[in-house]
Amino acid sequence: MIKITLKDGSVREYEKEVSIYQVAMDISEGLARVALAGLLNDKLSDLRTMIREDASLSILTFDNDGGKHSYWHTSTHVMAQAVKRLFPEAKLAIGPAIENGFYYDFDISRTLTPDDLVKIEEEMKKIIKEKHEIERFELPRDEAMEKMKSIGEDYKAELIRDLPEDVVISFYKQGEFVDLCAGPHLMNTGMIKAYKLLSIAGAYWRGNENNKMLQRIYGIAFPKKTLLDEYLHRLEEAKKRDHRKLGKELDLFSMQDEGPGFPFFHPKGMIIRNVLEDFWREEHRKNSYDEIKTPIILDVELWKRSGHWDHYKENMYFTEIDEREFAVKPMNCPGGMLMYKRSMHSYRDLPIKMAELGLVHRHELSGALHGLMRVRNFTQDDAHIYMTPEQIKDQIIEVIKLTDSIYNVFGFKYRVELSTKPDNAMGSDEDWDKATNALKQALETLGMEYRLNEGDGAFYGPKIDFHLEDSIGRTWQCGTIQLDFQMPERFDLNYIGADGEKHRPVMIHRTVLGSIERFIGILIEHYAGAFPIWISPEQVRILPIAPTHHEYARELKEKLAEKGVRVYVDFRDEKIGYKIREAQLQKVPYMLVVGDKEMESSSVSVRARSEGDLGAMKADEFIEKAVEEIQSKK
RNA sequence: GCCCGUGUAGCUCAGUAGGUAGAGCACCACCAUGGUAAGGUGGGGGUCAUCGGUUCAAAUCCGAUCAUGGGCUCCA
Repeated sequence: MIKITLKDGSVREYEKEVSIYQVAMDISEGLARVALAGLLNDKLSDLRTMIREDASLSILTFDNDGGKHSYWHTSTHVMAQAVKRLFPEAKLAIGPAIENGFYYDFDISRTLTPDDLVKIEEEMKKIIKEKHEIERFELPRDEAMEKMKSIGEDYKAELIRDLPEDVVISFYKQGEFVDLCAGPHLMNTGMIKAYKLLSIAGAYWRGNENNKMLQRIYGIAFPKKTLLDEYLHRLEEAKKRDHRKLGKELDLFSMQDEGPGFPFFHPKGMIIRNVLEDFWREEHRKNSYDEIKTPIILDVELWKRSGHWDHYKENMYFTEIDEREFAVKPMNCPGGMLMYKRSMHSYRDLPIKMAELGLVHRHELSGALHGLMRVRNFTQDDAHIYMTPEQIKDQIIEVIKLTDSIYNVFGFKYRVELSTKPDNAMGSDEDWDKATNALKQALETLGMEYRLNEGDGAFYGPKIDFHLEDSIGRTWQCGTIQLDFQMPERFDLNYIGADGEKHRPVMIHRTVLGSIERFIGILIEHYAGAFPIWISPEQVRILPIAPTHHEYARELKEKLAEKGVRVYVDFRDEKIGYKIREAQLQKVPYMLVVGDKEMESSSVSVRARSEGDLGAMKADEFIEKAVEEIQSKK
C-alpha cells in the first residue's frame, strides 16, 4: 500500500505504483486539466513520474512557480520544434524556462529577423493544434551521445559529455521532435494556449565570450489569452517608467554622443542630486562620519601599490602630465589610504570613518552602458572605516542598519547578496575566510536573508551587496560593504595599540546609495517620475488665472521661497486648463490656482498632483502644510 | 567587446518601384483675458548620425564608423 499525503493533509492510498497525473485525475478531472507539474517530496517533478512509495505531493498549476516553469519549458520545446521545421539545419543548444518566460539558443547559419519570429509563431500554432503527446524516455550515456551525434546535435552531445556520472539522462519526444531534457514537461503540446515570441538576441555558447555566438529567441506563454495581454500591457506600462524616457521628459539629465556613458545633469536633475546628497550628509553626520575629498587623477605608482594596476587596469583610464604617468581613479580607496597615513592614529580614535562623494571613472564595455544605471563616470557615496579586528562585526552591523534605514525612507525593497573570493583575488585564503565569515556572521546576527554569490567579490575582499529593482524587474547593485585586509597591508597602515605597539587596522569599503547616478535612475523608475515633495525639483507651481493676478502670485512665491520651498509661477498668457495640464505632466506635487476669489481672501486653490482639486485654503495654512510635508520626507 | 535592431526639426514620429523632406507638440509673433488636463491665426526651424561607394539622381541601395535599444547570469 502506497500512502500519498496531499497538500491539504489528506492521504490517498494506492495498491500499486501510480503517476502524479493519475493522482491529479483522481482528485478531480478539473485539477488534472490544469495540472502542469507535481511537487513530490518537495522536488519539482514531471506529471509522468511514477510514485512507488509513501510520499507527499502537491499538484502544481500555473499559479505556482513550478507549474509556470514546466509550462514555459514545454513552450520552448514547441518553439524549438517549430524552428527545426523551418530551419532543419538548425542545431539546438539550451532552452530553459526563466523567471519571466523562456528562451532557446540555436545555431543557425542565417541570422533570424523579426519576420522569422512571426513565421515561427505560426508554425508553433500548428504544433499546438496537432496536440502531440509528450513522451519521456531515458538512455544510457553512450547511446544518448550516439543518438545526438547521429542527428547532428553537437551541442547536445557536448552537454551529455559534461553531465555528472550519476545523472539520469532523459529525453522528451513530441511528434518528430526529440530533445535532451531533464524536464518536467506538460502532457501534450495542446496545452500551450497564448504565447508570444518577444525578441532575438545573441548569446555565447555556455556564456563564454570565446565560444561561438548563438541566436537566442525569447518568448512568453500563458494558459489564457487575457493573461498574455495583461503581461504585455504591464511591459508597456513599465516602459513608461523607464528613467531614460522620464529623464528626457522631465528634463533631468541627458546623454550626448560626445560622451558615451558620461551623463549630463540638467538643472532639475541637479536639484534631485543635491537633495540626495544633503540627505546623505545629514545621515552620515549623525553616524559620526567625517567627509573628505580626494583627487581624481593620481600617480600611477599609487595604483601599482594598491593592486589596481594588476587587477583592474583594463577598466582604468590613463594620462600623462609633465612626462609622468597618471591614472584617473576608478575607486576612491587608494586616495583614502593616503589620507589615513598622513598622521599617527591611536586605538582610542578607532573606528575612523571617512566618507567621500568621490567621482570615479571606469571603462565599461560599450555594449554594457545603460542610461544612468551603468555609466563610465559616477559618484560613489563611498566611505572607508578603519578599525581594530575586534570592531569588525559591530561596524558591519552598523553599516547594514544605516543602509536599511536610508532605503526605508524611499520605501525600497532590496535583496542582499554575499559575494566570495573571485579568481583574480589578492591575498591569502585565510584572510578571505576570515573576512567572509565576518560578513556572514553580521548578516546572521541581524537575521537577514541573503543570496550567496560565489566568486563575485572585489579583488581585495568579499562583499555584501544591496540590490535594488528597476521598473522591469532587473536588479542593480547599489549599496555594498567590502571587508579588506589587503589594502592596510599594502599601504602599511598602523595604529598604536594600548600596548604602545604598532598594529594593523582592518578596513571596510562601503557605499549606501552606491552610485548617485544609478540611485537616481532607480529613484526615477521607483516613483515613475512623481517624486515625493521633498525630492521634487519643483515643489509648488503657482498658476495665476490672468495677468491681474500676477502681483499676488509673486507675493505668494516670495513667501514660499522664504521658507525654502522650490516654487515657480507660470506667468504665461495661457488658459488655466493649459497651465494645469503642463504642471500635471511635469508631475509637480502642488499647483496653486490664484484668481480674484483667492486674492480677496488671501487664499489659494490647491490642486494636488495625485488627488486633484483640494479646494481653497488660506495661503499661510498651505505654506505651513507644505513645509511640514517636505520636512517629514513623505 | 560580441549578436540583432534603430538613428529624419528641441520632442514624438510619417516619408520603399531612388527624383534634392512632412505632421503634431514645443518655440516666436499677433489675436483671444481665460477658473482645474491642450483657444485661434501666422511664422521661424532639418548638412535626413558621420564618412565613403553605386547611380544622371540617395533620407531611401551598399560598406565602414559613431551613438543608441535589447541580449550575451539565472546551467539538458
